[in-house]
Amino acid sequence: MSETTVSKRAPKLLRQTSTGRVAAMLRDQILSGALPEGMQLRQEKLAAELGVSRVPIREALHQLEAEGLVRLETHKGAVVSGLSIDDLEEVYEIRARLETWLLELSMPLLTQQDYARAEALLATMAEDQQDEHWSSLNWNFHSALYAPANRPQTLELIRKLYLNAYRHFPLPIRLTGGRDRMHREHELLLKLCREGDVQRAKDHLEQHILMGARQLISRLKAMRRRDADHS
Amino acid sequence: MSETTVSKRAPKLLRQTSTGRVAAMLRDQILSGALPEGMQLRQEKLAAELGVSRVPIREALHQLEAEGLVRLETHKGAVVSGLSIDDLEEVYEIRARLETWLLELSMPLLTQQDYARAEALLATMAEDQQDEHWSSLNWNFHSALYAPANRPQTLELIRKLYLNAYRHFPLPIRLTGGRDRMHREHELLLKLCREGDVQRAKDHLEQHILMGARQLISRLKAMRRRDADHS
DNA sequence: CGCTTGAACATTGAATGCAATTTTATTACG
DNA sequence: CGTAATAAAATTGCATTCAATGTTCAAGCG
Repeated sequence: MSETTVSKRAPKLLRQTSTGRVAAMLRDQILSGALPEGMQLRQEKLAAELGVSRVPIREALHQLEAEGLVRLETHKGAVVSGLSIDDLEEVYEIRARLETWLLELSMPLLTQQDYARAEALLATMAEDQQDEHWSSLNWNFHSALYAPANRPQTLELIRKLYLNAYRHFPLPIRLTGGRDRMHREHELLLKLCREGDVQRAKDHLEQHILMGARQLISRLKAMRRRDADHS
Repeated sequence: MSETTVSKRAPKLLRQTSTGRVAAMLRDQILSGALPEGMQLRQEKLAAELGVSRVPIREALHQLEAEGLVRLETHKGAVVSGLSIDDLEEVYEIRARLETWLLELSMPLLTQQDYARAEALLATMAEDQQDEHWSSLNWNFHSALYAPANRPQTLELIRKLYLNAYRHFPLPIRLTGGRDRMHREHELLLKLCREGDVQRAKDHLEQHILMGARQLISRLKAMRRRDADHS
């Protein structure tokens, strides 16, 4: 046997490629806001930081471009993409359409376990003061209510819209002032689901999404104005 | 007038990269059905055919993977992805939700020019016996009705869903028997829009999409069964 | 002083080469 | 004859290298 055993550390499920790792890494950084919109992504710099050559970097960037997270301009490089205010509003409108639809489908199918899970998530969100995981907990709560609808593609589509829109709101304004309101709205939504009032539940969810978006966007506008003035 | 093409994107007269050419080429081939679902895409073969090295091929494949047109498995290669029957049905359901929404938004804003354009498209579809361009004409007709809603992201999303679903229906069954029915439904839709009956127009559009899907899918099922038996 | 020019530099785009992995072919054995 | 073991071939993943393009900046000219 060829004795090439160079102390290969437990390979396990290390079936991941460099390109995949790089893509996942960059995706996380962008969606978390660590790489702000407009930031230039230099291939060589990334390659050095991540310890790979430029080839997997480029492959990952092409993936992210198709996902809409970066813009690639020929011979100029990659830039973290941004969404205009109009784009953001439209994303929330799409969410409102699709989420109310999923809720309508899933409401008759919700079990006590689903409700228990949703309530547990609400409790966790209320307790956690760090705001760190609020975004993902919030998504988990919403998706828990839609899961019985059994529309995996729709759910995945909404998830991407949610994450991609959310990153544009810097942490300071994501929850400011809205935390209690959000909690009350979530509880009301759950109550309406339990009561089986489909129409009111849908209307409430639509308002929850659209009004939340409007609030966030108005704060974002104010912040951008302030930034523009300051500079 | 606004009788130009629907492409609102920037004129892509910029330097085109090999990767971009390859991606566009493969995308066309896949969406047109020339590369059938399940087909293996060999990097070296594609590179030879297109006269480039494997690098741009790989970058293009990563783009197409993010677009959902191919599946990439580590060290095994790329295959043209397929949609299950359930997936197809779900795609049409999403279309029904979003298209009825856009129609509701745009109906009050439709002008005589919009109607004229839609009717011209219908006429072209009726005349053209080749079925060659029917798919894109059909899309142009639908999108013409939604354009005034001014929801570019939604429109683009629907377009992708439409094209990506349509390719799974082989040419022989795309129109069989349904051509006249489609034409009548399109004319009725236009009539309802002109009359300003939002609710009936939305309901009709929803039925148009969902029933069309059901018809196509049942034919597809039959065909797959027959194929399975034959082999 | 402002503007153009162009050359050095920086960055991206693509080809080549090689290692890692999978697939196919071949052989050994029951 | 069928099946497991194994070598050979094919294929992918990635690093390196070279080519093409964009950017910067200083010198030359009005």
